[in-house]
Amino acid sequence: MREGILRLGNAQLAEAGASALSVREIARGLGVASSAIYRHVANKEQLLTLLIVDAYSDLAAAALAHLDADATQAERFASIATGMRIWALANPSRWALAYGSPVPGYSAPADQTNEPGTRVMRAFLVLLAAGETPQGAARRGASAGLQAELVSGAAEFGIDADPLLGIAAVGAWTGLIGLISAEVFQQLGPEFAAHGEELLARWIDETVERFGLAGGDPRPY
Amino acid sequence: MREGILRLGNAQLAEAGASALSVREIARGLGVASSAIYRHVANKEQLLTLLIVDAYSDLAAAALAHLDADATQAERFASIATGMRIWALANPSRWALAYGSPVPGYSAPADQTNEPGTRVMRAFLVLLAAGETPQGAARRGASAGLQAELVSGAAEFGIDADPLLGIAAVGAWTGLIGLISAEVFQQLGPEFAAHGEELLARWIDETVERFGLAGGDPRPY
DNA sequence: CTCCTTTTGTGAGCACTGCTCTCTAATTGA
DNA sequence: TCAATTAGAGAGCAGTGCTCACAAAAGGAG
Repeated sequence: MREGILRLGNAQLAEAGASALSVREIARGLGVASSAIYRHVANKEQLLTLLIVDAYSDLAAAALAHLDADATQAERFASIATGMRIWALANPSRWALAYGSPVPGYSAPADQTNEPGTRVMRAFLVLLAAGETPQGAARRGASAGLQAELVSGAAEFGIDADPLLGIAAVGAWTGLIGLISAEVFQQLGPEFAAHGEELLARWIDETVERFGLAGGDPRPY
Repeated sequence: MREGILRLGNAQLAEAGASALSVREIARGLGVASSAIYRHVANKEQLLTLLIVDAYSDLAAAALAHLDADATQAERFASIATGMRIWALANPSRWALAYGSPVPGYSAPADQTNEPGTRVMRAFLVLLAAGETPQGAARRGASAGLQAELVSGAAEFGIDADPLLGIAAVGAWTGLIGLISAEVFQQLGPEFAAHGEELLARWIDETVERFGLAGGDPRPY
Protein backbone atom coordinates (compact mmCIF):
# COMPACT_ATOMS: atom_id res chain seq x y z
CA MET A 1 0.00 0.00 0.00
CA ARG A 2 2.55 2.46 1.14
CA GLU A 3 4.76 1.56 -1.79
CA GLY A 4 1.76 1.88 -4.08
CA ILE A 5 1.11 5.39 -2.82
CA LEU A 6 4.72 6.34 -3.39
CA ARG A 7 4.76 4.68 -6.78
CA LEU A 8 1.65 6.40 -8.06
CA GLY A 9 2.70 9.65 -6.44
CA ASN A 10 5.99 9.58 -8.29
CA ALA A 11 4.13 8.73 -11.48
CA GLN A 12 1.90 11.76 -11.09
CA LEU A 13 4.95 13.84 -10.32
CA ALA A 14 6.62 12.69 -13.51
CA GLU A 15 3.55 13.24 -15.62
CA ALA A 16 2.24 16.54 -14.41
CA GLY A 17 4.40 17.86 -11.61
CA ALA A 18 3.94 18.53 -7.94
CA SER A 19 0.87 20.71 -8.15
CA ALA A 20 -1.01 17.94 -9.96
CA LEU A 21 -0.58 15.56 -7.06
CA SER A 22 -4.02 14.24 -6.23
CA VAL A 23 -4.83 11.99 -3.31
CA ARG A 24 -8.05 10.93 -4.96
CA GLU A 25 -6.27 10.06 -8.15
CA ILE A 26 -3.82 7.91 -6.24
CA ALA A 27 -6.74 6.18 -4.55
CA ARG A 28 -8.36 5.51 -7.91
CA GLY A 29 -5.11 4.10 -9.21
CA LEU A 30 -4.99 1.73 -6.26
CA GLY A 31 -8.65 0.82 -6.63
CA VAL A 32 -9.43 2.06 -3.17
CA ALA A 33 -11.55 4.71 -1.51
CA SER A 34 -9.84 8.09 -1.21
CA SER A 35 -10.30 8.07 2.53
CA ALA A 36 -8.25 4.89 2.77
CA ILE A 37 -5.15 6.84 1.77
CA TYR A 38 -5.45 8.84 4.94
CA ARG A 39 -4.84 5.72 6.98
CA HIS A 40 -1.26 5.76 5.74
CA VAL A 41 -0.59 9.41 5.14
CA ALA A 42 -1.78 12.20 7.39
CA ASN A 43 -2.37 14.66 4.60
CA LYS A 44 -1.12 15.83 1.26
CA GLU A 45 1.71 17.71 2.91
CA GLN A 46 3.08 14.55 4.46
CA LEU A 47 2.72 12.79 1.14
CA LEU A 48 4.89 15.50 -0.37
CA THR A 49 7.44 14.99 2.38
CA LEU A 50 7.60 11.29 1.59
CA LEU A 51 8.12 12.03 -2.06
CA ILE A 52 10.81 14.59 -1.30
CA VAL A 53 12.71 12.19 0.91
CA ASP A 54 12.34 9.56 -1.77
CA ALA A 55 13.66 11.95 -4.39
CA TYR A 56 16.64 12.93 -2.27
CA SER A 57 17.52 9.31 -1.66
CA ASP A 58 17.15 8.38 -5.27
CA LEU A 59 19.24 11.32 -6.38
CA ALA A 60 21.92 10.50 -3.86
CA ALA A 61 22.00 6.88 -4.95
CA ALA A 62 22.28 7.90 -8.60
CA ALA A 63 24.88 10.61 -8.09
CA LEU A 64 27.06 8.60 -5.75
CA ALA A 65 26.87 5.36 -7.69
CA HIS A 66 29.83 4.41 -9.87
CA LEU A 67 32.12 6.31 -7.52
CA ASP A 68 35.39 4.58 -8.17
CA ALA A 69 37.59 4.78 -5.11
CA ASP A 70 40.64 4.46 -7.31
CA ALA A 71 39.66 7.41 -9.47
CA THR A 72 41.34 10.75 -9.04
CA GLN A 73 39.66 13.50 -7.07
CA ALA A 74 38.89 15.30 -10.31
CA GLU A 75 37.25 12.24 -11.78
CA ARG A 76 35.15 11.62 -8.69
CA PHE A 77 34.09 15.25 -8.65
CA ALA A 78 33.08 15.05 -12.28
CA SER A 79 31.24 11.83 -11.63
CA ILE A 80 29.10 13.38 -8.92
CA ALA A 81 28.31 16.51 -10.89
CA THR A 82 27.40 14.70 -14.08
CA GLY A 83 25.46 12.12 -12.10
CA MET A 84 23.38 14.91 -10.61
CA ARG A 85 22.74 16.39 -14.02
CA ILE A 86 21.72 13.10 -15.61
CA TRP A 87 19.35 12.33 -12.78
CA ALA A 88 17.89 15.83 -12.89
CA LEU A 89 17.20 15.59 -16.60
CA ALA A 90 15.57 12.20 -16.14
CA ASN A 91 13.51 13.37 -13.16
CA PRO A 92 12.78 17.07 -13.65
CA SER A 93 9.77 17.21 -11.33
CA ARG A 94 11.64 15.46 -8.57
CA TRP A 95 14.64 17.71 -9.09
CA ALA A 96 12.27 20.65 -8.74
CA LEU A 97 10.99 19.15 -5.52
CA ALA A 98 14.48 18.75 -4.16
CA TYR A 99 16.27 21.86 -5.37
CA GLY A 100 13.64 24.09 -6.92
CA SER A 101 11.50 26.61 -5.18
CA PRO A 102 9.84 25.17 -2.12
CA VAL A 103 6.20 24.21 -2.34
CA PRO A 104 4.49 27.27 -0.89
CA GLY A 105 3.05 27.14 2.54
CA TYR A 106 5.05 24.04 3.17
CA SER A 107 8.46 23.61 4.71
CA ALA A 108 9.94 20.17 4.68
CA PRO A 109 10.42 18.89 8.22
CA ALA A 110 14.13 18.96 8.80
CA ASP A 111 14.28 15.75 10.81
CA GLN A 112 13.10 13.63 7.91
CA THR A 113 14.71 15.63 5.16
CA ASN A 114 18.13 16.62 6.38
CA GLU A 115 19.98 13.36 6.21
CA PRO A 116 19.10 12.23 2.68
CA GLY A 117 19.07 15.83 1.52
CA THR A 118 22.66 16.46 2.46
CA ARG A 119 24.30 13.24 1.36
CA VAL A 120 25.28 14.49 -2.06
CA MET A 121 26.30 17.87 -0.76
CA ARG A 122 28.48 16.22 1.85
CA ALA A 123 30.30 14.12 -0.73
CA PHE A 124 30.66 17.19 -2.92
CA LEU A 125 32.10 19.31 -0.14
CA VAL A 126 34.35 16.57 1.16
CA LEU A 127 35.89 16.30 -2.27
CA LEU A 128 36.43 20.03 -2.64
CA ALA A 129 37.85 20.21 0.86
CA ALA A 130 40.61 17.88 -0.27
CA GLY A 131 41.72 20.55 -2.72
CA GLU A 132 43.30 23.92 -2.23
CA THR A 133 41.68 27.21 -1.35
CA PRO A 134 41.05 29.09 -4.58
CA GLN A 135 43.23 32.14 -5.01
CA GLY A 136 40.42 34.66 -5.12
CA ALA A 137 38.93 33.35 -1.90
CA ALA A 138 42.26 33.15 -0.14
CA ARG A 139 43.01 36.77 -0.91
CA ARG A 140 39.89 38.14 0.72
CA GLY A 141 39.13 36.44 3.97
CA ALA A 142 35.83 36.38 5.78
CA SER A 143 34.21 37.73 8.90
CA ALA A 144 34.79 35.89 12.13
CA GLY A 145 31.12 34.97 12.35
CA LEU A 146 31.00 33.35 8.95
CA GLN A 147 34.30 31.58 9.53
CA ALA A 148 32.96 30.10 12.74
CA GLU A 149 29.81 29.01 10.97
CA LEU A 150 31.81 27.33 8.25
CA VAL A 151 34.11 25.54 10.64
CA SER A 152 31.22 24.15 12.66
CA GLY A 153 29.26 23.30 9.53
CA ALA A 154 32.25 21.49 8.09
CA ALA A 155 32.80 19.67 11.37
CA GLU A 156 29.30 18.18 11.09
CA PHE A 157 30.48 16.62 7.88
CA GLY A 158 33.73 15.47 9.41
CA ILE A 159 35.67 17.99 7.39
CA ASP A 160 38.54 20.01 8.77
CA ALA A 161 39.12 22.62 6.13
CA ASP A 162 40.06 26.23 5.68
CA PRO A 163 36.93 28.37 6.14
CA LEU A 164 37.93 30.40 3.11
CA LEU A 165 37.87 27.22 1.08
CA GLY A 166 34.47 26.60 2.59
CA ILE A 167 33.06 29.84 1.26
CA ALA A 168 34.23 29.00 -2.23
CA ALA A 169 32.95 25.44 -1.93
CA VAL A 170 29.49 26.59 -0.89
CA GLY A 171 29.50 28.92 -3.85
CA ALA A 172 30.45 26.04 -6.11
CA TRP A 173 27.64 23.91 -4.74
CA THR A 174 24.95 26.55 -5.21
CA GLY A 175 26.45 27.35 -8.58
CA LEU A 176 26.19 23.75 -9.71
CA ILE A 177 22.56 23.58 -8.64
CA GLY A 178 21.88 26.82 -10.46
CA LEU A 179 23.54 25.54 -13.61
CA ILE A 180 21.66 22.25 -13.62
CA SER A 181 18.39 23.99 -12.80
CA ALA A 182 18.90 26.42 -15.66
CA GLU A 183 19.16 23.50 -18.04
CA VAL A 184 16.38 21.39 -16.54
CA PHE A 185 13.96 24.30 -16.34
CA GLN A 186 15.14 25.74 -19.66
CA GLN A 187 15.71 29.10 -18.08
CA LEU A 188 18.19 30.07 -20.74
CA GLY A 189 15.97 29.08 -23.60
CA PRO A 190 15.90 25.84 -25.54
CA GLU A 191 19.07 26.64 -27.47
CA PHE A 192 21.29 26.20 -24.49
CA ALA A 193 19.59 23.04 -23.36
CA ALA A 194 21.24 21.34 -26.32
CA HIS A 195 24.65 22.25 -24.91
CA GLY A 196 23.97 21.45 -21.29
CA GLU A 197 26.44 18.62 -21.22
CA GLU A 198 29.26 20.75 -22.53
CA LEU A 199 28.41 23.69 -20.30
CA LEU A 200 28.60 21.41 -17.32
CA ALA A 201 31.86 19.88 -18.54
CA ARG A 202 33.39 23.34 -18.78
CA TRP A 203 32.09 24.21 -15.34
CA ILE A 204 33.58 21.03 -13.93
CA ASP A 205 36.94 21.66 -15.56
CA GLU A 206 37.09 25.16 -14.26
CA THR A 207 36.00 24.24 -10.76
CA VAL A 208 38.46 21.38 -10.60
CA GLU A 209 41.19 23.76 -11.58
CA ARG A 210 40.16 26.49 -9.16
CA PHE A 211 40.21 24.05 -6.29
CA GLY A 212 43.33 22.33 -7.53
CA LEU A 213 41.84 18.86 -7.38
CA ALA A 214 44.27 16.05 -8.08
CA GLY A 215 44.07 14.60 -11.56
CA GLY A 216 42.48 17.64 -13.12
CA ASP A 217 44.69 18.27 -16.10
CA PRO A 218 43.30 20.76 -18.57
CA ARG A 219 41.47 19.02 -21.36
CA PRO A 220 41.13 21.42 -24.27
CA TYR A 221 38.06 20.79 -26.30
CA MET B 1 -10.06 46.07 -12.13
CA ARG B 2 -7.07 44.66 -13.84
CA GLU B 3 -4.80 46.39 -11.38
CA GLY B 4 -6.95 45.09 -8.56
CA ILE B 5 -6.54 41.56 -9.81
CA LEU B 6 -2.78 41.97 -10.03
CA ARG B 7 -2.65 43.65 -6.65
CA LEU B 8 -4.59 40.97 -4.84
CA GLY B 9 -2.81 38.26 -6.79
CA ASN B 10 0.54 39.58 -5.66
CA ALA B 11 -0.80 39.82 -2.12
CA GLN B 12 -1.80 36.17 -2.17
CA LEU B 13 1.56 35.32 -3.63
CA ALA B 14 3.31 37.12 -0.81
CA GLU B 15 1.15 35.55 1.85
CA ALA B 16 0.91 31.96 0.80
CA GLY B 17 2.77 31.43 -2.45
CA ALA B 18 1.83 30.50 -5.97
CA SER B 19 -0.11 27.36 -5.20
CA ALA B 20 -2.44 29.33 -2.95
CA LEU B 21 -3.52 31.60 -5.78
CA SER B 22 -7.30 31.56 -5.83
CA VAL B 23 -9.44 33.28 -8.42
CA ARG B 24 -12.42 33.16 -6.09
CA GLU B 25 -10.44 34.71 -3.28
CA ILE B 26 -9.39 37.54 -5.55
CA ALA B 27 -13.02 38.03 -6.54
CA ARG B 28 -14.02 38.19 -2.90
CA GLY B 29 -11.32 40.71 -2.21
CA LEU B 30 -12.67 42.87 -5.01
CA GLY B 31 -16.25 42.41 -3.88
CA VAL B 32 -17.24 40.87 -7.16
CA ALA B 33 -18.56 37.56 -8.46
CA SER B 34 -15.87 35.05 -9.27
CA SER B 35 -17.06 34.79 -12.84
CA ALA B 36 -16.38 38.48 -13.34
CA ILE B 37 -12.67 37.80 -13.07
CA TYR B 38 -12.89 35.70 -16.21
CA ARG B 39 -13.86 38.79 -18.19
CA HIS B 40 -10.34 40.06 -17.69
CA VAL B 41 -8.31 36.90 -17.41
CA ALA B 42 -8.84 33.79 -19.50
CA ASN B 43 -7.91 31.36 -16.75
CA LYS B 44 -5.65 30.85 -13.79
CA GLU B 45 -2.75 30.09 -16.05
CA GLN B 46 -2.96 33.45 -17.73
CA LEU B 47 -3.23 35.08 -14.33
CA LEU B 48 0.03 33.39 -13.44
CA THR B 49 1.60 34.70 -16.61
CA LEU B 50 0.55 38.23 -15.72
CA LEU B 51 2.05 37.87 -12.29
CA ILE B 52 5.27 36.44 -13.69
CA VAL B 53 5.66 39.27 -16.15
CA ASP B 54 4.91 41.68 -13.34
CA ALA B 55 7.53 40.03 -11.15
CA TYR B 56 10.16 40.14 -13.88
CA SER B 57 9.49 43.80 -14.51
CA ASP B 58 9.56 44.66 -10.86
CA LEU B 59 12.77 42.75 -10.31
CA ALA B 60 14.38 44.40 -13.31
CA ALA B 61 13.34 47.83 -12.10
CA ALA B 62 14.72 47.13 -8.66
CA ALA B 63 17.97 45.54 -9.77
CA LEU B 64 18.73 48.12 -12.43
CA ALA B 65 17.77 51.14 -10.37
CA HIS B 66 20.53 53.19 -8.81
CA LEU B 67 22.83 52.17 -11.64
CA ASP B 68 25.31 55.00 -11.60
CA ALA B 69 26.74 55.51 -15.08
CA ASP B 70 29.85 57.00 -13.52
CA ALA B 71 30.46 53.99 -11.34
CA THR B 72 33.14 51.48 -12.25
CA GLN B 73 32.22 48.24 -13.92
CA ALA B 74 32.86 46.41 -10.70
CA GLU B 75 30.56 48.73 -8.80
CA ARG B 76 27.78 48.41 -11.34
CA PHE B 77 28.14 44.63 -11.32
CA ALA B 78 27.91 44.59 -7.55
CA SER B 79 24.91 46.90 -7.68
CA ILE B 80 22.98 44.55 -9.96
CA ALA B 81 23.81 41.43 -7.99
CA THR B 82 22.99 42.92 -4.63
CA GLY B 83 19.87 44.52 -6.07
CA MET B 84 18.70 41.11 -7.19
CA ARG B 85 19.37 39.62 -3.78
CA ILE B 86 17.58 42.39 -1.88
CA TRP B 87 14.55 42.10 -4.14
CA ALA B 88 14.53 38.32 -3.86
CA LEU B 89 14.59 38.44 -0.08
CA ALA B 90 11.78 40.97 -0.07
CA ASN B 91 9.73 39.00 -2.60
CA PRO B 92 10.51 35.33 -2.13
CA SER B 93 7.37 34.01 -3.78
CA ARG B 94 7.84 36.22 -6.79
CA TRP B 95 11.48 35.24 -6.98
CA ALA B 96 10.34 31.62 -6.96
CA LEU B 97 7.98 32.42 -9.79
CA ALA B 98 10.72 34.01 -11.83
CA TYR B 99 13.72 31.82 -11.10
CA GLY B 100 12.46 28.87 -9.14
CA SER B 101 11.10 25.66 -10.48
CA PRO B 102 8.43 26.26 -13.07
CA VAL B 103 4.83 25.84 -12.08
CA PRO B 104 4.07 22.32 -13.25
CA GLY B 105 1.99 21.78 -16.29
CA TYR B 106 2.54 25.38 -17.18
CA SER B 107 5.15 26.94 -19.40
CA ALA B 108 5.27 30.68 -19.58
CA PRO B 109 4.52 31.91 -23.08
CA ALA B 110 7.81 33.18 -24.42
CA ASP B 111 6.35 36.12 -26.30
CA GLN B 112 5.12 37.78 -23.13
CA THR B 113 7.85 36.62 -20.85
CA ASN B 114 11.06 36.90 -22.78
CA GLU B 115 11.60 40.62 -22.87
CA PRO B 116 11.10 41.48 -19.20
CA GLY B 117 12.62 38.17 -18.21
CA THR B 118 15.92 38.87 -19.87
CA ARG B 119 16.46 42.51 -18.99
CA VAL B 120 18.50 41.85 -15.91
CA MET B 121 20.41 39.03 -17.53
CA ARG B 122 21.23 41.24 -20.47
CA ALA B 123 22.63 43.97 -18.23
CA PHE B 124 24.55 41.35 -16.28
CA LEU B 125 26.07 39.79 -19.38
CA VAL B 126 26.84 43.13 -21.01
CA LEU B 127 28.84 44.06 -17.97
CA LEU B 128 30.78 40.83 -17.85
CA ALA B 129 31.41 41.03 -21.59
CA ALA B 130 33.28 44.25 -20.96
CA GLY B 131 35.77 42.29 -18.91
CA GLU B 132 38.33 39.71 -19.83
CA THR B 133 37.91 36.02 -20.48
CA PRO B 134 38.67 34.17 -17.26
CA GLN B 135 41.86 32.16 -17.41
CA GLY B 136 40.27 28.77 -16.86
CA ALA B 137 37.78 29.32 -19.64
CA ALA B 138 40.35 30.67 -22.05
CA ARG B 139 42.51 27.62 -21.59
CA ARG B 140 39.86 25.13 -22.57
CA GLY B 141 37.87 26.30 -25.50
CA ALA B 142 34.47 25.07 -26.58
CA SER B 143 32.86 23.12 -29.37
CA ALA B 144 32.06 24.90 -32.58
CA GLY B 145 28.34 24.40 -32.00
CA LEU B 146 28.33 25.99 -28.60
CA GLN B 147 30.56 28.81 -29.77
CA ALA B 148 28.14 29.59 -32.58
CA GLU B 149 25.23 29.51 -30.15
CA LEU B 150 26.99 31.88 -27.82
CA VAL B 151 27.93 34.31 -30.58
CA SER B 152 24.38 34.46 -31.91
CA GLY B 153 22.94 34.65 -28.42
CA ALA B 154 25.26 37.48 -27.54
CA ALA B 155 24.43 39.25 -30.78
CA GLU B 156 20.77 39.36 -29.74
CA PHE B 157 21.92 41.38 -26.79
CA GLY B 158 24.16 43.58 -28.91
CA ILE B 159 27.25 42.02 -27.42
CA ASP B 160 30.30 41.15 -29.45
CA ALA B 161 32.32 39.04 -27.09
CA ASP B 162 34.60 36.07 -26.99
CA PRO B 163 32.48 32.90 -26.86
CA LEU B 164 34.75 31.50 -24.20
CA LEU B 165 33.97 34.50 -22.09
CA GLY B 166 30.32 33.79 -22.84
CA ILE B 167 30.51 30.31 -21.36
CA ALA B 168 31.99 31.65 -18.18
CA ALA B 169 29.45 34.48 -18.06
CA VAL B 170 26.52 32.10 -18.42
CA GLY B 171 28.00 30.06 -15.60
CA ALA B 172 28.28 33.17 -13.48
CA TRP B 173 24.65 34.07 -14.16
CA THR B 174 23.29 30.66 -13.24
CA GLY B 175 25.65 30.59 -10.30
CA LEU B 176 24.32 33.88 -8.99
CA ILE B 177 20.75 32.67 -9.27
CA GLY B 178 21.69 29.49 -7.48
CA LEU B 179 23.37 31.41 -4.71
CA ILE B 180 20.46 33.78 -4.18
CA SER B 181 17.97 30.92 -4.37
CA ALA B 182 19.91 28.97 -1.79
CA GLU B 183 19.57 31.89 0.61
CA VAL B 184 15.96 32.75 -0.20
CA PHE B 185 14.80 29.15 0.00
CA GLN B 186 17.08 28.37 2.92
CA GLN B 187 18.51 25.39 1.15
CA LEU B 188 21.68 25.50 3.19
CA GLY B 189 19.87 25.73 6.48
CA PRO B 190 19.02 28.78 8.53
CA GLU B 191 22.58 29.27 9.74
CA PHE B 192 23.83 30.38 6.38
CA ALA B 193 20.89 32.66 5.75
CA ALA B 194 22.36 34.95 8.37
CA HIS B 195 25.50 35.30 6.27
CA GLY B 196 23.84 35.67 2.89
CA GLU B 197 25.04 39.20 2.44
CA GLU B 198 28.66 38.31 3.04
CA LEU B 199 28.50 35.18 0.91
CA LEU B 200 27.20 37.25 -1.96
CA ALA B 201 29.85 39.91 -1.37
CA ARG B 202 32.57 37.27 -1.58
CA TRP B 203 31.00 35.84 -4.71
CA ILE B 204 30.89 39.29 -6.28
CA ASP B 205 34.51 39.99 -5.41
CA GLU B 206 35.67 36.74 -6.84
CA THR B 207 33.61 37.06 -10.00
CA VAL B 208 34.75 40.62 -10.57
CA GLU B 209 38.31 39.44 -10.25
CA ARG B 210 37.85 36.43 -12.50
CA PHE B 211 36.44 38.62 -15.23
CA GLY B 212 38.88 41.41 -14.59
CA LEU B 213 36.22 44.07 -14.29
CA ALA B 214 37.54 47.60 -14.00
CA GLY B 215 37.57 49.00 -10.50
CA GLY B 216 37.58 45.66 -8.77
CA ASP B 217 40.42 46.00 -6.34
CA PRO B 218 40.58 43.30 -3.72
CA ARG B 219 38.83 44.33 -0.54
CA PRO B 220 39.99 42.09 2.27
CA TYR B 221 37.39 41.68 4.94
C1' DC C 1 -11.69 -21.72 18.99
C1' DT C 2 -13.55 -17.47 21.02
C1' DC C 3 -13.52 -12.90 22.23
C1' DC C 4 -11.66 -8.41 22.23
C1' DT C 5 -8.74 -4.90 20.32
C1' DT C 6 -6.43 -2.78 16.77
C1' DT C 7 -5.96 -1.92 12.12
C1' DT C 8 -7.62 -1.05 7.50
C1' DG C 9 -11.03 0.18 4.29
C1' DT C 10 -15.91 2.27 2.99
C1' DG C 11 -18.98 5.83 1.55
C1' DA C 12 -21.40 9.84 2.54
C1' DG C 13 -20.68 14.50 3.17
C1' DC C 14 -18.56 19.36 3.92
C1' DA C 15 -16.31 23.20 2.24
C1' DC C 16 -13.59 24.55 -1.15
C1' DT C 17 -11.69 25.11 -6.09
C1' DG C 18 -11.61 26.50 -11.45
C1' DC C 19 -14.55 27.32 -14.88
C1' DT C 20 -18.94 27.70 -17.95
C1' DC C 21 -23.38 29.17 -19.03
C1' DT C 22 -27.35 32.04 -19.28
C1' DC C 23 -28.99 36.14 -18.08
C1' DT C 24 -29.00 41.17 -16.85
C1' DA C 25 -27.13 45.78 -16.23
C1' DA C 26 -24.13 49.28 -17.73
C1' DT C 27 -21.43 51.65 -21.12
C1' DT C 28 -20.41 52.93 -25.46
C1' DG C 29 -20.65 55.09 -30.34
C1' DA C 30 -23.17 56.30 -34.54
C1' DT D 1 -31.98 57.50 -29.28
C1' DC D 2 -31.00 52.98 -29.99
C1' DA D 3 -28.46 49.07 -31.23
C1' DA D 4 -24.08 46.90 -30.02
C1' DT D 5 -20.58 45.88 -27.11
C1' DT D 6 -18.85 45.10 -22.61
C1' DA D 7 -18.89 43.99 -17.59
C1' DG D 8 -20.89 41.74 -14.10
C1' DA D 9 -24.31 38.28 -11.49
C1' DG D 10 -25.36 33.90 -9.97
C1' DA D 11 -26.45 29.14 -10.54
C1' DG D 12 -24.31 25.00 -11.53
C1' DC D 13 -20.80 21.20 -12.79
C1' DA D 14 -17.01 18.47 -11.86
C1' DG D 15 -13.24 18.21 -9.35
C1' DT D 16 -10.37 18.70 -4.86
C1' DG D 17 -8.65 17.70 0.37
C1' DC D 18 -10.27 15.96 4.32
C1' DT D 19 -13.48 14.14 8.23
C1' DC D 20 -16.51 11.08 10.34
C1' DA D 21 -19.40 7.24 11.56
C1' DC D 22 -19.39 2.76 10.33
C1' DA D 23 -18.04 -2.04 8.85
C1' DA D 24 -14.81 -5.64 7.72
C1' DA D 25 -10.54 -7.82 8.45
C1' DA D 26 -6.46 -9.23 11.28
C1' DG D 27 -4.09 -10.37 15.39
C1' DG D 28 -3.27 -11.80 20.11
C1' DA D 29 -4.64 -13.64 24.81
C1' DG D 30 -7.26 -16.75 27.32
